[in-house]
Formats: sequence, C-alpha cells, structure tokens
Amino acid sequence: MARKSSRSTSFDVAALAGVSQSAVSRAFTPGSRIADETRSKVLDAALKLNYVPNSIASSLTTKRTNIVALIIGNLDNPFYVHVLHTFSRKLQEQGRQVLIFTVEPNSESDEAIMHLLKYQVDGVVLTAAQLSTRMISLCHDRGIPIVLFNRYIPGSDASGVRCDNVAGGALIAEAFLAAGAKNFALITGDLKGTTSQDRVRGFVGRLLEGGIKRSEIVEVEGHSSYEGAFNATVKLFRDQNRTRPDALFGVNDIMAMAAIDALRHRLGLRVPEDLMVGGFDDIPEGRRLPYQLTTVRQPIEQMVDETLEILHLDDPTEPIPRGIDRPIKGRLIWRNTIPVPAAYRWDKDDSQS
Amino acid sequence: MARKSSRSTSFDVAALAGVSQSAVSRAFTPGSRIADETRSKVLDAALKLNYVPNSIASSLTTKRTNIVALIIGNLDNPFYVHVLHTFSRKLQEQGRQVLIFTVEPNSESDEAIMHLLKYQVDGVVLTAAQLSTRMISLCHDRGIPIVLFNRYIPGSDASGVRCDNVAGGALIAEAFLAAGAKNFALITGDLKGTTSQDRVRGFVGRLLEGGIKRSEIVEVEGHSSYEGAFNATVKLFRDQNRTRPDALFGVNDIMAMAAIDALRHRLGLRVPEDLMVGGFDDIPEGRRLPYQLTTVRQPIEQMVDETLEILHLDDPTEPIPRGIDRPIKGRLIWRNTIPVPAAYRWDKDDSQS
DNA sequence: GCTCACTATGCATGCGCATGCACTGCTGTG
DNA sequence: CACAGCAGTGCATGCGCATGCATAGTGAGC
Repeated sequence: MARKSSRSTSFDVAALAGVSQSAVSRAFTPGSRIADETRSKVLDAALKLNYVPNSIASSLTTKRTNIVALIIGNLDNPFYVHVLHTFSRKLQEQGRQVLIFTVEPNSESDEAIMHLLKYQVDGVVLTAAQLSTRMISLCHDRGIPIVLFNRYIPGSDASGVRCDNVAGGALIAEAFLAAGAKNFALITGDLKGTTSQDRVRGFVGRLLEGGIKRSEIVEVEGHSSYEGAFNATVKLFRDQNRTRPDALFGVNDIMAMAAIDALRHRLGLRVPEDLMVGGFDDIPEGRRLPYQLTTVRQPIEQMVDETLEILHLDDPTEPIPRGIDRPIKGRLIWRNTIPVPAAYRWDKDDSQS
Repeated sequence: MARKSSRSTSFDVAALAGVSQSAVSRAFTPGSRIADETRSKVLDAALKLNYVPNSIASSLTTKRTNIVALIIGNLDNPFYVHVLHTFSRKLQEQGRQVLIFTVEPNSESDEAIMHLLKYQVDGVVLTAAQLSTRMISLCHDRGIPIVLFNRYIPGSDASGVRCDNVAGGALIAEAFLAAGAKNFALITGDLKGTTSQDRVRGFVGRLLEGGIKRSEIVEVEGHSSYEGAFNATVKLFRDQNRTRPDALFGVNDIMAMAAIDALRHRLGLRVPEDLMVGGFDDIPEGRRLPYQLTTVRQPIEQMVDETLEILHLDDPTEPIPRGIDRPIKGRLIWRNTIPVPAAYRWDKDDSQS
C-alpha cells in the first residue's frame, strides 16, 4: 500500500453523518454553535472513519498553528533540557506543541529564525543562543511574539524572562564571604552571553562590597561545558604562583561540578575542606551525594509561566509585548560545598523539590 | 500594532517583481523550471518585502510538512537527550524540524499519536514509551511511517531500530566473568519495556553459559531513574543475609551511576575493588573521572541514520516499511568499574568519541 | 395564533501555495 | 525556410477547513 492512502476529510465525515462539512468543522471547534445531537452524530462518524482534523488546513484560515518554536543552544546542560521539558509539558496542556530548533551553543540563531518563520509558529522562545535585533523585528513585524529566555539584548525591544543573575551571583559571593573565604576564583563560559556576564558582575560586585578587590576570573573558550571547565580548573590550580583560591564559583552547575571533579580527582584537593565551590542553576545532578552542590536555584516553573504569559498565545489580537524584562530572583540552596556559617544554619535546604 | 500585521504573500512578491504568483512559487521550489533571471527578480522582491514562503500553505498541496514527530518519554536520561539532539541535527540538515511530544516515561503514547496525526507529520519516531498496536495501524493507514527507537512490539508490523540489547547485556556478563566475579546482581527499570527485558535476558543468559545459575534481579518501580536505582542499591546491600554480590549490572548508565554513588557514599564500598559495576548506553556523564564507567556503547549516530533511512522521508510514494527490525550491535567500552582482565587489556578504550 | 428572538444548520468563499495544462517564443535541424 | 521540440511563463484550480451570512426551525410571550 502506498502512502497518503486513506486520509478522510471533513467532507467524508459529513457525508457519513448526513450533515454539512461546516457541521463537522463546528463539531471539532470548542465553543462553536452546534446541537449536542449533531455533534455526537459527527463524532460517531469521525470515529468510524478514523477522522482526525487536519490542523495544517485549519491553520490556513485561523492563522494559528498551535506550534511554538523553541530555539535551544545547549542540550548538554541539563538545565536547558529541564527548560525544554517544562515548556513542552505546559504547552501540551494547552493543546500546543514545541517545534525544536537546535543551534550551536552561543551561535547566531538568525538562520533558525528564518526557518521557523516558514512554519508560521505562534510564538518563539529563545534560550542559550545569540540573536540579532534584525531578527527580532522580523518576528515582530509578522506578528510573532518572541521571548528571550535567560538572556536579553540591551537596548532592543525584545522581551525577556530571566533569572536575576546579578543578584544570584551576589548570593554566592555572600555565601563565600560568610563562610570566611579569602581568595576567590571564578570560572565562566563565554562572557558575550548576558547570563554569564551578569553572574560574574553580581559576584564581583558583592565581593567589592566586602572589601575584596581582586579575584581570578577564568573565561573558558566556547560555551559553558563540563570539559572546558574541567581543564580550566586544572590549569588554574597548576599555574598558580600566588596564593591558592579557597573559594571557586562555577558560573553554572555543570562547570561547578567539573571543577569539583578536577579538584578532587586530579588535583587531590578536598571540597569543601580545602576549597569551597558554588554553582548556579540547581540541576538535579548537583543534588547527588558525590556533589551536594551549594548553588542558586533558578525557579524554572515560574520563569516558564512568565514566558508563556508574555507570549499571550491565547489572544493574538493583543499587541506584541515589547521591551518587557522580567528578572526573577533565584534562591540560595545550602548544601555541602560551602561550609554553612552558623547564622545561616536555619535555612539549610537539601530538599529535592 | 496588532499582530498578524504584515505577512506578505507570494502574490505581493509577484506584483513587485512583475511576474505571476506561479513564478514566485517556482522561484522557491528547487528543481522547478524557471529562468535564472526571473528567479533573481523574484528573490530581490522577496527580500524587499521580507517574504518567507508559508510552508503551512504549501503543505496543503504537497502533503508534506517537513515535520517529524518525536515522542520522548524520558528526558531525565541523558541518553535520550542525546538521541533527540541527534535527530534534530540530522533532520535540520535535510530542511526538516522535530516536533516534540513528551509523555510520562513508560506511559501509553496513544494520546500523543492522536495529537500528532492532526499535524500531518511526515514521520514518527517513538522512544521510551509504550504504544498500542492500534495506533501503529492508525499511522500506517494514513501513510505516516513510524519507527520505534530502541524498543519493539513483538508480532506487530511496526518497524524499529534498536541496539542489540540481548548481545549488549551478554557483553557485560562476559566482562564480569572474565574479571572473576562470582556473585551477580542486576538493577533494572520496568521489565515491561523490551529494552530492559532484553538486557536482562542477555545478561542472565550469558551467566548461565558461564555456569552461574543464580543472580539477584532487582526491578525498580517506575522508570529507570537515578533515585530508584539508588534506593534499590541501598536496599539490596542492606537486606543481604547471603553473600554480597561482587558484580552489579545497572541496566543503563544512569542506574549504574546511581548504584556507584550509593555503594561509595552510603554503603562505604569501593568500586571496583569491593564490587564491580557495569552500565549500558555510554552517556558522556559516565566517562567523567568519578565514574569512569565500563559500559556498552550504543551507536547513536548509526541508529539514528538507520531510523531515518527506514522513514524514507524523501520518497513518500514508497510503501511504508513494515515489520523491519534492525538490531545494531553495541560495543563494550572498558573503563575502570570492571577490572580489565589481561586478555582484554589491548582493547581498553577511554576515548571521548 | 402570531410574531420575535434566537439557535442550529448549510452555502459559499477564501486562506497561500503548487502544479497540470496551455501558450508563447526561441533554438536547432533537415 | 519550415517545423519540431522545448524552455519559460501564466492561468486556473484545488488542497481541507473556518467562518460570515442567509435561512430554516424552535419556543416564548402576548
């Protein structure tokens, strides 16, 4: 049997049910005017014929595809996998689906945008990738809302939702200071990304307030990968002629975990005894026994909810929201890679949720 | 400005370029008869108008959406994330996109199928989820090829690509035997899934050949999660009145890593000195220093390639391939959680690729 | 019993593009 | 020089459905 064989249409169903094609259409359109009796006649016929409405065809008239594009640049980082999962779950609950566009981490996503425009998606979420402002207006002009997730483009009218990374970086710095650290180091991915940038800024800023003028900042080439951070850590501690850092901030959990592995298994140092480590994201892997990483939790659920709210998928007549910036506070999760100062002990949190 | 504002159509472009709408269509259709001069006139006009072909509309006539549905049940397992990534990358190279359908691990994906049928996808890949045979024929009847990835439904005419899990399980058993293990245990997820089933079968089968009649099999409730395996390991070694196992097979890397964490950090045992551990999948996380997991590598690239080959997306007139079963051999990767017997030392492999 | 208001339904049309067919004009061949 | 052959183009149509509009049917109110 060749493909495209039997795909019954609303006309087939109409014929079998003894009604008009419009009736079939209405039977499958919630909130449309149709008698219960007619609807069930239609549904019966549809069942017999294995009819499923062709949403491609309906998109042509409604101008809604119920598809949301998700541009994702770093599936190696479980944090973004979690983000993807959360979007997919929440959108499915609304009867929408995620169309994935994978791009090289930190590369331009302009090409992805050109492709997704073809698919007439209802909205775009961009995570972990760069984007030119021209593309933003291309989307806006065509009435497609786009939200940057955990990044922003200063001075553009693109809307975005992000963790308050400056405040988050400061939380780690504060934890280090409270735990009595003296010499600070930081490992980050590409500083072109606003995410890393802000975390570094928040961290260094808080240190300055604490009277620390100097800290070692290592920018890993490429994106924020485990391997990059591992090698950077080894290098950092091998080349060291000056005093060894006693506090290391990995700008995300993956990098912090890589640093811990390098410290323990390559450099023979103990965490947190010889050196404390802080991370960022709170990925499930960091909660595991070998790590028990102290980190800043990004409230993914809330961030996704805010993103969907800005996208306004339910009401395409609304003007596209421009220039919205929703920084959401993260929360410090005390575990075992930073010694908990007595003053903080009450809110140590090791929960899984 | 309201949405849906300016979305120019092929007619607009045609008008500006001074040609007919058909010419515009042809200008964007590779391999279609059009003079170079006309094409560039059209492309110029299109550029001016920010025209992008509406692939939804074209799908209506061509009956091709260039969308492939991927049903995925377990994004917590990096293996499947890698699978997703590979599919997305390879499909994008062909000008196609992945539409994601996330389902609960090991739950029915029948509902997902009903939804994806609406989107008129060109093909379906199903990973890590159950499926009724009724849904298979529903897809087949409508001319939509579906390939089961790493699972199969015995006796159905669904096609599938999978790692040869029986042979893979046997590889681990063989490694254990060669390393001199005497008492065997195995931790697995839901045995309803053919993947776990086969790995267990291969493992136990090979042990029998080696004269081992008995091994401890622990089936973790729910899906193959880290947490489940961790708790199961603790329980297994605490409740033990008999001789302690000296070889533990985690039916996938995540579970093996969970077991290692439990053994080391909860039970105070050393791996591989007190007890050797084998995994399955070869996820990047298992290569890291704290684990260096000996495991069976699933050749993802090849499996994805075979899947795409079976889907035959380029040639929708071909009959749908039915009942194909492509078991692909995995390869044992020697690392450090099973002591390498002298006879095997030559092929120890620690490469990252 | 008659009209009004409203519900339920059908008819006709258009969404944006691909494509079969007809037509034009041009090149090459005998 | 005549005509076949073909590349290039436009016209018309249909893909499957949603929806505005017209109409038939129903019940309520006087």
